[in-house]
Amino acid sequence: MHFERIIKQLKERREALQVTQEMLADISGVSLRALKQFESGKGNPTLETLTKLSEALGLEVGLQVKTTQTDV
Amino acid sequence: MHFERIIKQLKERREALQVTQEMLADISGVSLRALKQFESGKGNPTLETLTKLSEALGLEVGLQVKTTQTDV
DNA sequence: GCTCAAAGTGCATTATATTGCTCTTTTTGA
DNA sequence: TCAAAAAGAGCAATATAATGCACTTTGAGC
Repeated sequence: MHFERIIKQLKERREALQVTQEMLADISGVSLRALKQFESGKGNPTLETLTKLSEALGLEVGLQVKTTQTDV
Repeated sequence: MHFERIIKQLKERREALQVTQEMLADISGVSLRALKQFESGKGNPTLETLTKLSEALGLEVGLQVKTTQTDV
């Protein structure tokens, strides 16, 4: 299963805040190894891990109704 | 770690669509056991599991900027 | 080219999510 | 109030996420 969208959201946010993986690992409490795996597209993090990373960046995990469509 | 918000979003969506846990387990490919654990607040699902459940209900997992505030 | 920082990978260990089974509890509606 | 449906829980087995360590790769600046 691919998580490109979420990975991209997280990575872009991290970079926008000029935070390195190492810093994010520190402040989120997630291991650097797990963070690297996730960002490199190899991982399947638990919701807890994803939540920790997200919150450290001022983001939150949520569910949206899927529009799937060209409906801007 | 608490996932009340997400659990609530998923559960309400499922009930709005009049889908039982058993049906959702079937259509999502997630085991009934895992679904029950998650909805009852006991679980820490992987992103894959959460994604399967969400998509089966026409939802998608995403990250939003956290407003944390009374700023409606 | 070289160097340094940041990111990615291999491996082994430990912790835990997922699964199926069975059983109990709760909810619903006749 | 009773019966059936839906939801929740205990248990054991299996799969895999999380972790730490060491090493490699990539990119930017000199």
